[in-house]
Amino acid sequence: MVSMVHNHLLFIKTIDNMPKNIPINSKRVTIKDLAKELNTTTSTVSRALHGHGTISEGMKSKVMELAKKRNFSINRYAANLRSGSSKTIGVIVPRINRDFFSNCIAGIEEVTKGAGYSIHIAQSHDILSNEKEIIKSMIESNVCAILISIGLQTTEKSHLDQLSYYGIPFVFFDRAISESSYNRVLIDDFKGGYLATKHLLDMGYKNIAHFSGDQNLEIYQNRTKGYLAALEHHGIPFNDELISKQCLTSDCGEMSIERMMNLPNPPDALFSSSDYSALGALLFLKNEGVKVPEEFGIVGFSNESFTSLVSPPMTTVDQHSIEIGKNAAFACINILKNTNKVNTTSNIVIEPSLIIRETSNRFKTKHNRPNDI
Amino acid sequence: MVSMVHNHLLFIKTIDNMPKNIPINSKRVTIKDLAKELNTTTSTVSRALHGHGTISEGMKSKVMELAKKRNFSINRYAANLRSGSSKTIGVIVPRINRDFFSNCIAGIEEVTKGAGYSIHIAQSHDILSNEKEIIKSMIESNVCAILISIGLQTTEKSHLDQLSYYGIPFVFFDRAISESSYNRVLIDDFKGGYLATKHLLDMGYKNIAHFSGDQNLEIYQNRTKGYLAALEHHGIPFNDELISKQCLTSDCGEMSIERMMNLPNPPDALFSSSDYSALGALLFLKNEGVKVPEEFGIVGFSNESFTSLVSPPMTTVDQHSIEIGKNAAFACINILKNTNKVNTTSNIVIEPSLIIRETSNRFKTKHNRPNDI
DNA sequence: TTGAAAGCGCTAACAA
DNA sequence: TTGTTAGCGCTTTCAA
Repeated sequence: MVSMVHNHLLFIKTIDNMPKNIPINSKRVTIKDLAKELNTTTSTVSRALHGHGTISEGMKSKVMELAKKRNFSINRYAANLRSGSSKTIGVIVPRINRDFFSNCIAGIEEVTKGAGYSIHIAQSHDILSNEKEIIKSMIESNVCAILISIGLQTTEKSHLDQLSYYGIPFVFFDRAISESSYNRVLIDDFKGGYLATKHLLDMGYKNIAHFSGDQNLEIYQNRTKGYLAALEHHGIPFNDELISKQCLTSDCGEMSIERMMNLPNPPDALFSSSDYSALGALLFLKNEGVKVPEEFGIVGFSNESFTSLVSPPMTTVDQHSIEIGKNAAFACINILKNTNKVNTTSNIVIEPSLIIRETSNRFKTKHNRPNDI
Repeated sequence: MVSMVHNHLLFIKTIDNMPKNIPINSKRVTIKDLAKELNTTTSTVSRALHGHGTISEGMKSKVMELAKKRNFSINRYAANLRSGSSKTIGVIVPRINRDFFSNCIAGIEEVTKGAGYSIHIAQSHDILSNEKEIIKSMIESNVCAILISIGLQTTEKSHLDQLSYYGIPFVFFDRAISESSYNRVLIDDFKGGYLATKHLLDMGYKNIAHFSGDQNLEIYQNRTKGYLAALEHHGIPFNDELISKQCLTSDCGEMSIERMMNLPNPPDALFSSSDYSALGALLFLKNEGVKVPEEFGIVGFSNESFTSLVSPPMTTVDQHSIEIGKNAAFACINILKNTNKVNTTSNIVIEPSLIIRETSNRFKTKHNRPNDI
């Protein structure tokens, strides 16, 4: 009988009872076992398994063969304890189900794999206490380095200082602490915000609203700065009523745009620092019968895959997420290679691209093609 | 100078050079250090840190205080090597960026955390060799158990047999090997397929096409069986030309529906085992001017978040992903608790729910509300 | 090229 | 309640 979650959604249909998963080997084969069987020593077996040091071809193949035959599996804990290195890099993101972050991870995986490191993925769910726990656990597990995109709540950095204390290098990607003395791989968020806003102005929209995220995160600050700069370059004064600075979700997007549309002088366009809140606005406007892009232009940020699927397809800023991940991993591996040598800090900035789709293209100009799934 | 990825998408804007991340402590504090400083032994310190065994309150607080002061961090490798247990559960999914899987993981996280286990997340990208490598690495890292949703290519199970060999229990969730002798947490895919198809028939659609996935995966087989059963119950013969069995992507969905619409007797509805291929069909039909749901009904499968965002919002089958994750984790922890006791196999089946949105609702009946982001 | 020996940091049985 | 002792499985220095 298994324990079950009681829930109206659930229905336990069948519960079989039969013996299963009985350990066939209660004790794992160790290099000591292999050594004994081959009348040699553990050091020789260890050398043979790694091809390290000096080892005769004959002994090597004998060991390899027996290891296979006995289904030997190395004990990483023992190896890492002894060698002092885990060959593991920790990766921390707010959430794994955002296309942006999962693409970063894909890039990281590719590079770290090539360099012989494995990764440990963890998500903070944007909760600071989770982030702290994850870092604590990663220190305990002796990760060689950490790649991190911080959570929305991360205003203090004591847990990151811990990493420095333990000599564990870390590289921020995308969401970073605002200090260039850290290793960071960012996109040029200012430029992203500028391009997006300028594009709306070029399309003839006049009164451009803006959603952004918590301004203690540099990325949102910079997207907002880009927005303001574009307005300024066009000689348009900004209107505080048209800015919503804690608006990253679909729900918030709906509410914010509803409020703004009821202003005496409502906006005719929106640049949002988040695809999700841009989507909320789009859904609200469609529901109200406001025509997008004819009467209202929208540009989001991140190129989440749904942006190409909604109707009309949404203009957005692509962050080259895979490249961000690759660069962060490269920077990290470089640091690991150069430990004890000259320490350098890398601040890599990647250029964003505006992907023009239909929500902003009121003249139906042909632009670059939307991305498909 | 840091290494960089050369790519036309990239632009390395700034590269600072300044010393950073110099290890402050080249040597970590161990329990031995703490013991020496307190004039006691490592065993006492160990006991104090865990609250295990017998320890005086005075000694305990003295140890805790010093540990904090010296910024002590336990070495998990040493602890696990000695104790023989990692208190870690491996989680393997095809891809982390599917809402379905990330929700499963959220459910798993919740339950395992409560039980004192941490998880290691890995994605196979639906590639068998990756899956094998991940399992190998997890065996080496001595995970206590594995929760796995197998990849599309996983037709043989030698790597899973390895787990049994090493006595590592594993639980399948959603995508499983078709043998009830394994621990599995599934949804009733047959019922999901049946409900979806019956709903389309109830809505008056007559000629229902079907997309599914590789039939060596039981889940797709069963969704297809549900589809066929619903047709049969309505006395409708199935038409092989209206079934596409390797159709899980948006691209494939577009191509398949295009082919079918050119048949002498084209379909007027679609039940797809994948939201993605359903989406491809929807995009194609909209583009062709076919009215959904008036002229063509569509039901997808999985309740991916984009299904509520597309226009019109898509009817789909929800799999209660969080519940699946929770149940899989519960089953797993139960097995771990009962090691050496009676071994039971759990086959838990969760009921799917049809979420009726607009792509199938040609009479504009009020149904349950679509999910929001 | 191989072996001997030490020990990574911790836990846990046993003794005091 | 605390200390003694052994050793988890591996790597690595040094010696042969």
